[in-house]
Amino acid sequence: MAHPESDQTPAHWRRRTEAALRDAGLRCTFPRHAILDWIAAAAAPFTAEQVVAALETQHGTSSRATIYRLLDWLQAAGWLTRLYSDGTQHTYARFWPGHHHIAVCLRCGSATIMSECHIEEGIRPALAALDFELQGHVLELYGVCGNCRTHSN
Amino acid sequence: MAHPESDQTPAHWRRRTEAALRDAGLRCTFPRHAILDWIAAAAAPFTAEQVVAALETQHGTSSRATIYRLLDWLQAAGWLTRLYSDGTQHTYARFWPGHHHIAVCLRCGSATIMSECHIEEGIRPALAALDFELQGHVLELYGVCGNCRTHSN
DNA sequence: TGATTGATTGATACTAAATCTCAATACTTT
DNA sequence: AAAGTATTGAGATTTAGTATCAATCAATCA
Repeated sequence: MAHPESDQTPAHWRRRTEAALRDAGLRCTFPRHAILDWIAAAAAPFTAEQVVAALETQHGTSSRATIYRLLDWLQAAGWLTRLYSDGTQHTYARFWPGHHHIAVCLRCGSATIMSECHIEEGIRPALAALDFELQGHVLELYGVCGNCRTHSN
Repeated sequence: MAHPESDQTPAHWRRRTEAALRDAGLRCTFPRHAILDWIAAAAAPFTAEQVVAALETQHGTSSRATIYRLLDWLQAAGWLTRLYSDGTQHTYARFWPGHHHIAVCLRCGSATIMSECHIEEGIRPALAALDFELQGHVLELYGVCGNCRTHSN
């Protein structure tokens, strides 16, 4: 497994995304540092406008355009995932490349891998009963991760 | 079961939503008829702006405000569901009140119920392995329903 | 070190989705 | 027919997200 669960801390995500930027030939500029810092410190899933409000208005460290650009890149590279949302704005959570099913911790904002095979097993009989030809799916689970339950509250 | 699968045709959805409007004390006006007709005839999940383009621009039957109002009401009442979407616009599919897990047919646009218990069975062991406290979830399956596979193609 | 080169930034303009407003209109009831 | 209420819709407004492009910055090379 490329990313063992124990490594999936915000601090590790912060280090890995900076390395990923460099590996992609992108520069680790001050505005990008500020954005990565903010995301790594986010205590829950967040919207682009929350980042804008925190960095553009309050500190003047990163402009709206820079923030949207980096969020898009991080999502395309698999370091962020867009969550289902009832509202108008996209909601993001920290993520790790290569994962597809997620359990989003509403306390620390991390999105950790779910074992895909178990889920497919559960879905298969229901699909068969419907004679439904599956072409794609979205599964998102929300709650509190084991780490948060252990270390706080 | 309140809505057996065999009843979940677009035509039945059309009749039931009109009845639901009346039951709620709302009037079945000409603009609302046109909107319900369009949704019942929709061949796939759709956006609010698609309805606007079809009814406002082409025929002048319903204004943007009326369309958004009815879509909101239908969703709140359980007759539409918003789908996960990568894009900016909300995407809707016909739905039936009281259901939570959906299999969306990309050909006829219907969203039919999935057996909840089977899915939960599949998820539970994976959650236990993560020590994850589940508070909510989104599951959406996309494909082609048995009815569409039988009758067309 | 200083110049060069190309990536990056950010102020601003723009587009598009969705909401809000309120006078005009259309039902419904009496 | 009149009164009262729900509904409509044109247009203004808000907001998210995108596009532009001159100015700036960072990395490399001489």
